[in-house]
Amino acid sequence: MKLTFKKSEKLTSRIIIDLIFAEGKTLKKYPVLLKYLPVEFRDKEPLKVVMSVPKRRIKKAVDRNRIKRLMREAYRQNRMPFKEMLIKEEKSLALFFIYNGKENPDFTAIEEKIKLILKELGSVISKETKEEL
RNA sequence: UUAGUAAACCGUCUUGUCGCGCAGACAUUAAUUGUCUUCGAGGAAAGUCCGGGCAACAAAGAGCAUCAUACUUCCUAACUGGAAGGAUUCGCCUUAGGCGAAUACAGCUAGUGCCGCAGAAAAUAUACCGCCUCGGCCGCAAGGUCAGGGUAAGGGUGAAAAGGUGAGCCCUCCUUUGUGAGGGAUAAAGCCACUUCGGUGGAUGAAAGUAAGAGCUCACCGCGCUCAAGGCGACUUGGGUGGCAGGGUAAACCUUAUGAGUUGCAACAUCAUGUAAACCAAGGCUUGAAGCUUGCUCGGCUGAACUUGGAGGGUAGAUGGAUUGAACCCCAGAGUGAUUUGGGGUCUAGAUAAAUGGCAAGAUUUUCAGACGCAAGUCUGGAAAACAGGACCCGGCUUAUAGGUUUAUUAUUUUU
RNA sequence: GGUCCUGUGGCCGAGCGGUUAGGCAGUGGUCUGCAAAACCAUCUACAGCAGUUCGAAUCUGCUCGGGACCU
Repeated sequence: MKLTFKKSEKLTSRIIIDLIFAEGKTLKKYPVLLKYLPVEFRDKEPLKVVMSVPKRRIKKAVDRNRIKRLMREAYRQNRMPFKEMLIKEEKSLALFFIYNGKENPDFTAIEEKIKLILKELGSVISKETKEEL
């Protein structure tokens, strides 16, 4: 499987984003915060994602754009194991990453946190499926 | 050569690999997907401070209100923009000119308001103290007190005290040439007379003062008005006149002139979805309910497809708008210049929860440490590379910005 | 993206161009056996930079914060 990152893997529906904020669950690994929610997508994509940096925390547009790009890159390189697991368990998820720090980070730090979060989320999901069974 | 100032321009680069966005070609699929190729952030993309394009409002028309602008001419699609010029102020050089900088630069002589504190007085100079004088009273006198009149010489203040400067008795004598002596002239008040009650005349008198000074008079400058010459014009130069009335403040109200219809691409159009211009109740039919039209009025428009209440449902996403344009580059011409005319060439981001990134290697510049070297410098290792990210599009303005290049100019050093 | 509003001590909040009110809080005192309350005193401000004006929190321009509305 290739490490491409097409538009179909991005979450663009405003309705689902509102749903995540209303009903989603939260995982924190400072400075990254993840909100997620199990959702059925029309195009059968198992995983859709949003990257967000609040204007309140990071003032400059250049820095916001850069942090989003770094987060996207880290997610692109490290999501595959998690995605394969989801396909195996026949689930679909909507993810919403929020950068909650005030500093301008470098790539390795972001990558580490994203890896950690994906791993933890994976264990949580597999636990839930076992309980359902 | 070095440093300063001003203006203009540039504003890290290369390769590999994994990825991203628009478009095109080819292949492929039920939908789709894959491969390749071209292109892919800025000088400010920012602030949203001006202006315009564009769009909607069944009119956008008039008046008022509101807002904006304000030396002149020109440029421009337009402008709180730019160019050239004028005036004022400041600085420098040196001299009656030159150079440079700054200027929200219409009108307080249309009206109204304000000018705290201090000060006698802050805009009609209403005389507070002082000075002079006349009268009454007290007192032996010196003087005191009360009331009236004159006088702008003096008065701490204040940002500012009424445009600025100068002049404002005469003769004789002395010589210590003055705040001297003598003589003459002169104001107001008071006194007497007359009176049309506004004043007029007369006598007395000689204090202060005729140094300085002044709000009084005169002259000049300045201001105003006006004429002539030059200039498209702002204005400049020169002459005449006689009003001296006119302190500051309009980024105080305001006046004058000019301009602005309002709202903004989340405008707006099309498609899709939706029984939804549907259902129930009340009001309301051309002698006109009600609504729309920019803040108001007039005017205009719609004309039962309307208004109010009830009950209830759906959409909330795709396309256009959207990138070929007052576009950019080169050459030639016009113009002092902003700019413009002609010719040739180029196509140069179009995303939509929003594309430029990650990793690796190298180069360039700066800087730090160490080594070598007399020095210029060389080598090794580390760090840093500004301000900052399109969101309908353009023209400006403003603000942020490491470093570099060019030109002009000023000073300095060296050589000739 | 667009259209607007706003900024005064630690907090709230007045302010007509002329010395920045007032309340709460803080600090020190009086009072009390000790506190509280009360009373007295005191500390700390006009977001920043320019301009207009004799004089600016106030008027004007620019910059920097904070907030609201429009889908």
